[in-house]
Amino acid sequence: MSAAERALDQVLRLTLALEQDMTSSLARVGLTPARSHVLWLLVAEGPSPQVALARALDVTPRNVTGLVDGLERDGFVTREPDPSDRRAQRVTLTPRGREVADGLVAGRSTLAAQLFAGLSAERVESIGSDLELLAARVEALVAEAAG
Amino acid sequence: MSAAERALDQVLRLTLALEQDMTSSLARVGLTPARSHVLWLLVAEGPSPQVALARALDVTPRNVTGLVDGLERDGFVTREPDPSDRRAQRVTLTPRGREVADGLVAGRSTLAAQLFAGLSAERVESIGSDLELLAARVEALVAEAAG
DNA sequence: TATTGTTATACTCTATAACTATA
DNA sequence: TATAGTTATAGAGTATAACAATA
Repeated sequence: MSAAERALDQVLRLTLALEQDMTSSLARVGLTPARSHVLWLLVAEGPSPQVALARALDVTPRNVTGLVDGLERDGFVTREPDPSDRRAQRVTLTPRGREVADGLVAGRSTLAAQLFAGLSAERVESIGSDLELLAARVEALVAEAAG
Repeated sequence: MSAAERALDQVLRLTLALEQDMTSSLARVGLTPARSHVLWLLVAEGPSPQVALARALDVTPRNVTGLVDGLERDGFVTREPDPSDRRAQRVTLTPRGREVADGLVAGRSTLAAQLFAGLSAERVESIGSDLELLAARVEALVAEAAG
């Protein structure tokens, strides 16, 4: 097995472990990855019509209906009428939803600190650059395959 | 945002792009990620009882029934009686299943080459070591959360 | 008794298609 | 006519629980 293949194996190992870590962390606060993405967007963008969420998530509007149904049932968001368009529903964080969403933001910081603890600033920068290169290359492959 | 947070963002960007790349590559040969894991195991281990697949995939036996149903319907595997245990079904690659599975192995090599093209052997080794460190740290977090 | 795999049931994420209400 | 969101339907992945056949 080549060095490149060994390195790719470590990338895949990292992605698998990260997915497990995030999924279990989210489950502890009653969220799934897909629903957490919605909360993440609502923190960044404020109350949003579902069609905007669908575009940002690159998912069908029907899918957003389901995600918001679940978040609403569990008390994280409400659907408010849009004052400027009576067709639209503005998805809005409840106080509890905002609390949990703020926790997601804090959790990301904590994870970053744990992941890079004890490494020099230069080393962290260097690793970040390498990861950026790899990410850009994979994104190019995805774009090529799609286009 | 700290350097560690920027680096974590690149990790997440990489994982997202990789997932998209692999999912679309697999779809082109009629596979999903979960089903491809089964083929991957069958190439490595040879014909296997479903319970062995369930353990290796860390998934319930019921789930394997569904995955093998799909693979069987699409002609990638067959269920053969186990000569040594009449309760068990030995999941076995068909010739076409083996062909596709060999393609998965080759595809991994190709992806590794594309990802690290133009980088010196030392650089690839260094990136691999960094990734190994990060993967080990995330795995430790997962184990801690589970235990 | 324990193990292998299945049927029954359910939940989440995802998609397409047809439809309503509004723009 | 076009857009926002829904109902209807479907498929994939996952789970638990109850059960049959076999060890």
